[in-house]
Amino acid sequence: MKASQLFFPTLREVPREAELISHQLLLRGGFVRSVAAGIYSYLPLGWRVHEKIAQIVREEVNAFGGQEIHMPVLVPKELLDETGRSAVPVLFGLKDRNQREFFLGFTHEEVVTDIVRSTVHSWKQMPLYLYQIQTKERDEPRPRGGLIRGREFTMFDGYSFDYSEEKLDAIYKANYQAYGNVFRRCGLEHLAVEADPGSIGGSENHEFMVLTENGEDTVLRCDSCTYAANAERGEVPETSSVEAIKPEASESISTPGAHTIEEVCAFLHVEAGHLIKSIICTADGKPVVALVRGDRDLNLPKFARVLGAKSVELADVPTVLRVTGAPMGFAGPVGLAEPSPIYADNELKQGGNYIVGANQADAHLGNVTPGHDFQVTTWGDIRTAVAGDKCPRCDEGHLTDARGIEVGHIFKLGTKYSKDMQALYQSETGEKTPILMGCYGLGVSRTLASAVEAHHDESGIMWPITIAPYEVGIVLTNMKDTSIVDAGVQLYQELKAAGVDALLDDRDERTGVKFKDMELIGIPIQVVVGKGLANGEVEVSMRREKGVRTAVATVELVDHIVALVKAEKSRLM
RNA sequence: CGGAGUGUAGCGCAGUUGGUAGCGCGGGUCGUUUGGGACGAUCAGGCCGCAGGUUCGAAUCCUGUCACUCCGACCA
Repeated sequence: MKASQLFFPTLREVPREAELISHQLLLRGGFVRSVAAGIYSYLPLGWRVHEKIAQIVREEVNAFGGQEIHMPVLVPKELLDETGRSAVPVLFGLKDRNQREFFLGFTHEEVVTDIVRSTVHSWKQMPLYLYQIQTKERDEPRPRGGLIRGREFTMFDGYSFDYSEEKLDAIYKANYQAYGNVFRRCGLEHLAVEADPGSIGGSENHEFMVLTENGEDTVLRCDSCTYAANAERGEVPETSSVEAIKPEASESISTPGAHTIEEVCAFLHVEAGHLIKSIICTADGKPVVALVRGDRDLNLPKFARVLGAKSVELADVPTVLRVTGAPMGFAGPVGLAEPSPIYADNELKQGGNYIVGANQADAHLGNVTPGHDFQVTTWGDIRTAVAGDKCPRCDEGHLTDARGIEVGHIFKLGTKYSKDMQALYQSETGEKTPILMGCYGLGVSRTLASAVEAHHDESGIMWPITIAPYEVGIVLTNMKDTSIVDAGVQLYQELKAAGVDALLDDRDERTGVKFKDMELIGIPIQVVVGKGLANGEVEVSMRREKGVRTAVATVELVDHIVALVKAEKSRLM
């Protein structure tokens, strides 16, 4: 491609709307343009990267038997009614001219299961793995970070169909491997972690996280064994040695105006760990009280599992006022105005003589010990795990944390969808049995943005060569010097003929502009055709080794570049 | 949905006590330049997000509304 013909409107300044570095650089480099919140158009460079990532996913999934299909964006409501998912809040809905209801596809379990139930009738037709790479639509409560969380985005979604747990396990593992290969080939440091399955359900699931400095998720890893989990899912093991504390008589403490943990700590000059945080929640509509140590966070999904509740949320203000009989900020387990079940985090079994809210304005209670001053309805693991916690899987390890971006999520669904939708097959013994399913999602657009988050410097993007829009950029330093132009065009054509993805910057711009643009758009290998030509040489440099330039004889350039491209790619195998 | 912020030229921004809008970059044309976002000349470009209101007069004050961003809730 010649840069003079390429549509890549680069920006010198950072658009006001972009906060995240990937968002800034993708806009500045002319990869994408925003249309509305969380909705983007891809320009030529962005789409090339997108398609390179998509192609890598295809290759890896095809390798273990995946078959590509393409399902519609419009999904009739009745299909989602079969599994009850027509009530999912992130759905975009619409009606056709006859008032028939449709939703915009947000994931396609129902659609693919509908295909399979009408076509797969025998165990002999399985295993089957179908996938698509398609635009997904979700009315996210808060789109953010450019391509990181959009309302419209591209997802690879794969679905497996099997007749035995062993087969399901095998394809799940194959997919797990394939995803690892995809991210490795995309040059992304990644980690598969145990995660919350959300409402999609199923028995086993893993998230694939790309590790970046400012990812939106926290992942925890054991420093001793292979345990890794999303912090929101991380288990906290119960400490075996329970330290005996002699409960002292509780006492009222005046804490005027101290609503928050920080304010109470500052006022009383104590550490947050001496406090118990009392959080009023609503579980399936009924008020419950959750207790965690003052320096911990309540984890709502974990709390919901302990409760066995469908939905748990923080109670609204009127409920808090009613349950505690006090203004916000003074809730405690002792003396509730409206007695409610009290769920305490296991950690509170240790220690005692805590400070809690007094359920009265401007007052706390000191020396409060669970079991002594109030009764706990149920103990459980309800706090969010943090770095430093003991590993739940091995004895010696402790957890360390890192930030990551969720780029893939795979689930063993089991028969959840096949039962609801009557997707049955006949087994070897002739029995009608629900198909065992798995589903496998990979965010293509999010992977693209994550790659920028992971690979950039102050000058711009540093694409891994496997997903770069072009592998090599040729800069012609003077468009009026016909020897430079002729030599550059010839090298460009030879490189193309040798199968190298090359971009020739033949624009009538100053050389500085061309260098800046090449760096901004992140072309991995740069060839400068200029002064050295008099000696029969051009200069070659790598984007990731800024400032290092090597003189290469023009006659050797094609071989040199072909070898470089090959070497760069092999780094990512 | 709660909290905070921002909407002025294609982009980034300024605009004083209310007096009808400017700077830089970018764009067109001409010339000089050509190895790190050139220089000079010249031209074009605005419903000051939108709708009301106050006022002789509103980018500026008030009310409402929409959009975008960030924090949180939420996130298949």
